Amino acid sequence: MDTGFDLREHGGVDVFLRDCPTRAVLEVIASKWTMLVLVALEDGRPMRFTELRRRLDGVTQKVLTATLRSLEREGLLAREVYPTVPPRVEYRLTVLGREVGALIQHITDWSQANIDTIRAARRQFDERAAESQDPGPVRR
Amino acid sequence: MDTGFDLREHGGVDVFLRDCPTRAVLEVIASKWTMLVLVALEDGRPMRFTELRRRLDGVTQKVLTATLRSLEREGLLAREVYPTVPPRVEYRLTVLGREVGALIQHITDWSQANIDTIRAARRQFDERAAESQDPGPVRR
DNA sequence: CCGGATCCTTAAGGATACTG
DNA sequence: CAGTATCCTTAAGGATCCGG
Repeated sequence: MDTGFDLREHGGVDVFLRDCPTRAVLEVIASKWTMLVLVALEDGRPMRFTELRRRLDGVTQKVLTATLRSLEREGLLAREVYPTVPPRVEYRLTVLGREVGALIQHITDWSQANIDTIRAARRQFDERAAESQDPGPVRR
Repeated sequence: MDTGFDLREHGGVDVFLRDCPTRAVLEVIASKWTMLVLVALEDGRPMRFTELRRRLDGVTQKVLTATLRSLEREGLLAREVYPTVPPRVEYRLTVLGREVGALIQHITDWSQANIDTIRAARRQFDERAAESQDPGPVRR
């Protein structure tokens, strides 16, 4: 099928190229809130808007709406509206969405497993940066 | 013991919480350029600054520098300077960095494998959005 | 070659108010 | 409940020039 690109790498598709459609996919996924939504829904259980909003600590309604729309556009998320009063809207990942969700969950799991090592690295980096700018009390 | 809660919520480590250190890790990783750097270096081969810059089509010098620094701070990237003339600087992932790099490569591989399905979803979404705003030939 | 330092643009994201 | 609509802040990112 014609993807609009005839590249030689990776079967005609290369995420490293600016105008490759996979780059656009990456730009959608490469977002803090997008990744959290995908992980939150990864188990297949549908969630309502407010439920998601509570789960994603710190997200605003505007940003959550935009995030959900972008995932819907890529075909990773399905939005179902129940015409009740009050309205009930459920979000669930598509098959494609659950695939990426699982991949992203590996990353969050990895973060949790290695958080202590990472925090130590941060401290070391910041200390070195601080001492290279401020030589401290020189006494030699 | 198993309380029925997700593992990620144990021990005060939960990426869904605003102030959890894992959230900060996610915010570093969840960036287009960060992910591309991790994939570019995932095979363990060190790369020079200009080589990376050429590979990441569209990145600017300033942004690449900042991206590399943030990865270095998290302990995912090692920077080695050879005091030659002209200067030679090599970047390579740490063991920790190669772990995440591999996880992220799964995502880019997935994007490449499913790009046609995703593009079809995009077209469908955009068409529906267009027709709901433009009701077509109106008879009034 | 590898950046540091500036200036500038703009788009993401937050706060708030309102509605079907 | 699940949004839409606005206004506003600010920080990411781009463009340029310069220097070790």
